[in-house]
Amino acid sequence: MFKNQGSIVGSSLLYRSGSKLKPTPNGYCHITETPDLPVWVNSPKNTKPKAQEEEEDFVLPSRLDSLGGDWRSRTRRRSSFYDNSSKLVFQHPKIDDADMIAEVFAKKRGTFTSPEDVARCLDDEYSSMNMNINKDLVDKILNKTNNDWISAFGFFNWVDSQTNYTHSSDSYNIMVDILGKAKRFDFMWVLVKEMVQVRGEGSLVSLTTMAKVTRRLAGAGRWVDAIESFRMIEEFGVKKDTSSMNMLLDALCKENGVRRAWGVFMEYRDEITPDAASFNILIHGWCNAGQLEEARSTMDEMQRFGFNPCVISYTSLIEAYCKLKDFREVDFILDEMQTRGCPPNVVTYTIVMHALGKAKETQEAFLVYDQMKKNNCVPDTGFFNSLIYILGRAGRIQNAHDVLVEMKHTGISPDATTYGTLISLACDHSQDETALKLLKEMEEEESSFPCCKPDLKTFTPLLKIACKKNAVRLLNYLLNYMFKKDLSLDMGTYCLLVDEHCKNGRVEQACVFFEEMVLKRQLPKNQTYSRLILSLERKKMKKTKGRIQQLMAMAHKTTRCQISSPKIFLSMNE
DNA sequence: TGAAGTTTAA
Repeated sequence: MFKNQGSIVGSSLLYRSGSKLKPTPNGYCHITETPDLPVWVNSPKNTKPKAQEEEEDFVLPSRLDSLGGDWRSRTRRRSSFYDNSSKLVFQHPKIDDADMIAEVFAKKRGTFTSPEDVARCLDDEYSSMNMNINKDLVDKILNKTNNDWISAFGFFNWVDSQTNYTHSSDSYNIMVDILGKAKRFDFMWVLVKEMVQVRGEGSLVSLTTMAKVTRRLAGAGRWVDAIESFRMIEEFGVKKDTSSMNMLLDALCKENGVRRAWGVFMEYRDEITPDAASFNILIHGWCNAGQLEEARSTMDEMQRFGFNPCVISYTSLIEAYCKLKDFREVDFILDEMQTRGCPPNVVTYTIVMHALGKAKETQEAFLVYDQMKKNNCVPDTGFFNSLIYILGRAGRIQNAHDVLVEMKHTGISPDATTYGTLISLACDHSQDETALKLLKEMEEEESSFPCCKPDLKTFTPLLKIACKKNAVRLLNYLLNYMFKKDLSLDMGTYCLLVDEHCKNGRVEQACVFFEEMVLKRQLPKNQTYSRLILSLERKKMKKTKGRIQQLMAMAHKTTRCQISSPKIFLSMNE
């Protein structure tokens, strides 16, 4: 089926050469572990009673070690990087240093218990690595490990301990965000404080830093702490003005805290002058929460303050009515916009067309396109992405592909979403080869359209189809490819892998991904956990079930929210 | 993710 999978990125070396991994069309894939080289071994089908006995002896390996194996084998072949006959995917020699670090991580993956552990390990390996540490390398490694805070923070601290190197504010910001995402607010604050005091120079903390801090706090439901960070923002060297207030309002609104945002706004409105953006943020917040009356009264308030509601304000309102499928009201507002002299723009049209398409009013949706053309509004990438999506939903696959061709013709660059939409469409129709061809095309387009770099979402439908069809080689290929592309698996992707494997009765693989997820300090979704436990019970795999329960308990312990308030943190250190 | 839109997982 996947005959040409090896040529997708021009390299069959993404497979572990000489690997014992084989596709298991319908048998169980059994996994055992040897000290250095974990291998996947097929267990024969139709030997269920015996297989169940073996299952009880099942040892959970750290699966990405097999990727590590791949890396090692590639590194051993480094001389062939410069060999014309080689089709290796590395085009930039710069990548090599990052490879070495990645190799160290791959070798040890899952055994790091703390950032100190990581630093110690890097110390041991450093003399043999002989590499040049620079900002690009640091940022690359941080992005590669952005879902694995222990590796990221260990590496970050280790680099900092090297002589003659000081982290840039960009690297600090990336690290702050990684810790915030992992809800390690204790370490996050340590880092922010360090940024304020770093080597006696001016504070490295910028509005960008505080935006990440605030957004992560609000995202963890710590709205009070997010607000408190703003109250104290000047202690970090950031001005308390309209733009920092807007940053806070936006963070609160986007993380289900509109009411709190409104409270902040009311509290500060005499001290900090709001601008049109402040009002639009709040209007959008109300609209998203479905509080349309509040949205309307905020628009009135905006007017009283001397700002006319603009395209953005109206578009937020339109989006809310689209969600309610109240297209009469949408039309009414569209007319109102024309009469008030702020005609809808491409974003407005995209929202309306998309909503109609989703509501299966396909013909109406295409009429929006006509109306837009009539009003001399020029379509952009986002608009076409939406058009591709609704064409796909209407079953007009060829038309959807035609749009991509049309985009390239008219000079509107496709991006990762364009391809992602088409890939997921192909996967929905079991057109695996088309999906893989599109992935290959993305790779080729990346030089001319940098926005075509595949992201995690690009891979989601592909991973899903690989799991569904039990195409183990394809799955491994995709995971290797993602690893190479610096995409680190996040909670959602791990849960997808666990869920799909459970659904298809391959509990062992599900366990492998589950364990790796926990080792990378990601808290599995409850739904995923329950499904896995249920599957294990059905297969009477008592011992493994016990291990999974232990892992879940561990996950809860290690991902607990830590000190999130700046006030508490600062006072603890005085 | 920094004022609005577009792909994905049940």
